[in-house]
Amino acid sequence: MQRVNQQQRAKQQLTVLRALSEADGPLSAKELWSRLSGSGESVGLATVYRALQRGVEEGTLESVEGLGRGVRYEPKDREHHHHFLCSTCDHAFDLFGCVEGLDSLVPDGFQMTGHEVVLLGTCDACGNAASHQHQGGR
Amino acid sequence: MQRVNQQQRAKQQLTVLRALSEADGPLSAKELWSRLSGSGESVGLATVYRALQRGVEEGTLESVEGLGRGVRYEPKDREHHHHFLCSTCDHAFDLFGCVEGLDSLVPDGFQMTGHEVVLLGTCDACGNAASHQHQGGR
DNA sequence: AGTAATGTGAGAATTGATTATCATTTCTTC
DNA sequence: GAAGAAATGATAATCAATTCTCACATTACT
Repeated sequence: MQRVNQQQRAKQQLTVLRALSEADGPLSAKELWSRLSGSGESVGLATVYRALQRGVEEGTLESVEGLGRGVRYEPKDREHHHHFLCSTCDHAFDLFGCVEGLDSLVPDGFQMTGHEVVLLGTCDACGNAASHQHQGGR
Repeated sequence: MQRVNQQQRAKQQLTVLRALSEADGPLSAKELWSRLSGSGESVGLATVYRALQRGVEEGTLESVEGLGRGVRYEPKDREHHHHFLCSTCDHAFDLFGCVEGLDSLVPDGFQMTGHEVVLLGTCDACGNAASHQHQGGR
């Protein structure tokens, strides 16, 4: 009998968390579920939710609102960053770097504890797909 | 029963739109409804939705996503601006001005068509309320 | 192995936001 | 003032997201 108890406790949950940590941006429960299903992994949607919920409780994950509808999740250990939301495929991409001039926006008496910047537009893949479609560009 | 037909016509929708244009930030249907109800105006929630939907169709209103959950609306004629979302009262305030350095965030091949900046924190009123509560300020 | 504890998937149930329905009321036009 | 069109408000229906339930599988521990 070979031992497989590396940490086989929540096997499926680890699968979920790994997929999330490998993603190039925050994912919603359903996005995560679709990706896993699409890649042959059989994981129930409820399990995805359980993994996410638990990740947040344990402090390894963070929920991100403000990207379209619904809540997305990302590993909490990422450095400060922002997101690009593709209006075509609705995927959110991590962006590196930040902006300047935030402080001057804060009204008197308000306390700013954080900020979010979301760029909207078309991602590389969707942009290419669109141009092919319109002008048959090779 | 006595007649109370002061101005009960399509005025309800105008009442909704006026309340929205006088607000200091984008409001959700329910926020708008609460405000009106609280100020003695009797307006059904369905009517609020109808007024908002129509405003968007006619181009006078704009829906704003990305501020917490749910959709908020604001007059479309406002100049470019951003929002401050109070984590205590959950109200969104308009901010004037913008930030710099957005272009450098865009990855190669991506097309940016817009951006949103949301500051998070505590608004003036909630900040004061909290300090009073904690140390009986002033 | 034996047993308790935990994890899992499928689908039902719940929730909150939004839309549709419908009886009534109000507006507009004669 | 009457008739049809439009608006209104209460509430039912819908829809998507999320949570709950439960029978069964897997793991941990002895």
